[in-house]
Amino acid sequence: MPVKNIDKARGSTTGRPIMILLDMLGKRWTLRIMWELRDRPLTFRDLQKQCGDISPTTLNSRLRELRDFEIISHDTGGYCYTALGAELGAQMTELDNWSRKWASQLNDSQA
Amino acid sequence: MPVKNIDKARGSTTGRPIMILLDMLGKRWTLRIMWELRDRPLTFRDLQKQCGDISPTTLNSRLRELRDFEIISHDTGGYCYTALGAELGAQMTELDNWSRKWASQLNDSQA
DNA sequence: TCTTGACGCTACAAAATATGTAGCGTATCT
DNA sequence: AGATACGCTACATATTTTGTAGCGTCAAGA
Repeated sequence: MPVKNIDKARGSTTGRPIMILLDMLGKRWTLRIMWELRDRPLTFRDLQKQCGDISPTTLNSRLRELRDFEIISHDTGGYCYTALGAELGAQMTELDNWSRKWASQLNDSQA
Repeated sequence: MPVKNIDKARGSTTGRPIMILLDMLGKRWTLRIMWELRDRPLTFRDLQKQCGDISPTTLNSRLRELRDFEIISHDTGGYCYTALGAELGAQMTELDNWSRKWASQLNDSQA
């Protein structure tokens, strides 16, 4: 029996892990949720507030997917990274660093 | 004059670079396009083939956004990373590494 | 015990986004 | 001239996301 739905994620016919990951992260709000969880657990309602405009329907669907894939877990403190999820979460920090550099360069090129 | 549309990206009212980045990467196909360009330039039609199911409408819209933000450029060889874009592209490799570890752990947990 | 508040979520119609097919105009080879 | 590849656009259909309302559970306080 194959790993949950890992073989039939949207747009991913190959079953290659990177494709499944890109597919999941490429859904609206997934990256944002990962970002918001970067340094503390958050409840469902906390996440709704932090993300501003996310609908509960979509939030629930993203959280379910992240849980199914064991990237986050849910306990009494709220939603938080699993051990492996934390390593992916660390990439969020890299993206943040890159984005600052990017923003300053874009400003330069249009000064 | 502010940087192009950097202040009014979808879901991003703050103008914080990370929000704009997450917003852009969170649109379907953006990450996939970055991935496909990781080690060589590709033409519009190459990208269509590599991505399998992407519609030309969507592809064009993503390429335009990536170009506007100076992450990719387009010359006679096709679409490819800018210098800064290449640094973001390098993150794709990190995601790939993570995804392999992830896949093997998911398999273990369901063996 | 009653009420108040937070919790995680579901329902569902409306709006926004992406798809799939067809094909246009340009350029470059033969 | 004809064939081919290029980057794209049009547009109707399909899929995804939103926004609002509200349900059922639980725990603390009056």
